[in-house]
Amino acid sequence: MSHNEESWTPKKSNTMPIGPMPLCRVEITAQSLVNGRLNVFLIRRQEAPYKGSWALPGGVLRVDLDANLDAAAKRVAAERLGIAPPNLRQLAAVGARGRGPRGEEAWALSVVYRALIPASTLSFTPDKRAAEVRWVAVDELPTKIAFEHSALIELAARQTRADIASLTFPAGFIPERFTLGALQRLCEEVLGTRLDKPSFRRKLRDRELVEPIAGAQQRGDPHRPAAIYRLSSD
Amino acid sequence: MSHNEESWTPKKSNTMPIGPMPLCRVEITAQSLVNGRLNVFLIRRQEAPYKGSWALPGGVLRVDLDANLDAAAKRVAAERLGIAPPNLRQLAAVGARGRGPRGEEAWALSVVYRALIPASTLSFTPDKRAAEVRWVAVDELPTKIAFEHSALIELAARQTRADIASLTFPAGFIPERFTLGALQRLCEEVLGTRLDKPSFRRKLRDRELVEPIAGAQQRGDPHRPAAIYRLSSD
DNA sequence: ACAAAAGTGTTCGTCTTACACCCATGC
DNA sequence: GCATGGGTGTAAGACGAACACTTTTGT
Repeated sequence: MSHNEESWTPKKSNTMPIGPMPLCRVEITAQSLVNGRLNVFLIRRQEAPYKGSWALPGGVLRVDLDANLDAAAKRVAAERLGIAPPNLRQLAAVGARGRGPRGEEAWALSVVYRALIPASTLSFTPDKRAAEVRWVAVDELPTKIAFEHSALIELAARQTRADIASLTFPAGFIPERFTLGALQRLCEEVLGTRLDKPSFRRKLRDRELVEPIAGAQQRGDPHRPAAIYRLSSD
Repeated sequence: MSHNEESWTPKKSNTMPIGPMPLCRVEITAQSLVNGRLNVFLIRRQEAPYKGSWALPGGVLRVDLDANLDAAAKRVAAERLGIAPPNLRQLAAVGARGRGPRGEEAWALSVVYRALIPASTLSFTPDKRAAEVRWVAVDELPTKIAFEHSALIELAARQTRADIASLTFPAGFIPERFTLGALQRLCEEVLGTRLDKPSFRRKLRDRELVEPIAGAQQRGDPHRPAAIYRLSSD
């Protein structure tokens, strides 16, 4: 995860040489619902700069492995999160001098992606690496955050909340089968606010976002059985 | 503008080596109003791949000159457009294998920026390099466009139109002093649609986006004099 | 007088919000 | 019976679109 040289001198040739290129990285803003709140997955940095601060997980771009940027993000997400996120969305690119792995003058360029992890997939929460890896509520970030990752996390949270508020459900984030009540609770937890039930249901109906699964019902609770829905295909 | 080697072998050292890094570039989507329509500034490629196709102007990132990504965009914009755009906004990052300057396997990563050039600054339109450089209406793009630049141009146009439709005026794009009629015409030209005068003015008033310059009037036209406004400071 | 654009008021329909109400179940 | 959440309807308000109208200049 570190390297040995920040630049290299191009060989002589008959064409114009180009200068050294920055270290290219991909950072993943993985979000999920933990304890009813929108959380983000952070790791504790073991190296300068910002040693000991919390940071987004990420990895170095591999020109031999990655066919394109999205593929690189997919690979890094799989490596660092243990699962292949069903949705990956590019958020921004940041880059500057003085961001080398050990904090020297070296240039680094990071392309930041967002991943929304379904709550049911949360298997790798704090275990043996509990001190190095943590889910953190996006509305209560720790004070020590590396680089400008704090702003990036807030950007990602705004994005996700805008998606949910507009009922644009990122692929794979919603369970296959669900009741409208469960869907509404999920949205409320992401947004951190209460929603009006009739309005919520009317929007879903008018825009034909969900469709009932014929005959399916959720029974067993001390109240009226709920119809089971799925996301519309069209 | 070309280089001599797509990768280099890291020197031996006591730390983990990293692989070769992609060629990092910045591309500029410069937009302006030309003949009452939203246009984008394109150059004709002189090299493979896509030789002869139209492409966004851009340049290679220089770790020695550029302190960060935004600075790099500023430098490249100044070099390729001849002026320093008052507003620069990052749009997206794209990158893949097979995008080297001569179309080999080489990786290239481009960070795309948008610049909105005030119409009055348009000095460098087709002159001696007429065949290599062109303003093109975003709604009538040529068929031969390099890479995915076509999608990027459309993304930039959507962004700009969303900004204008929501009356978020990018810095420097609007003249210092203007009449409400002129501002509305400018918006209509960017959007490519007609706007309702009373609604347009009400929004500006309610949101306190503009303020009249005391006493200033636009006289000399064969109609009622128009009050002169400026953008609100707060 | 006339054309042309500045400038203002009002109506209409749509979309969102808030709230009231009934329904069906397990305990 | 009663608490609980499922499910639906309706009225009030916010917002923008469409249009009618008056005002003031140069020619």
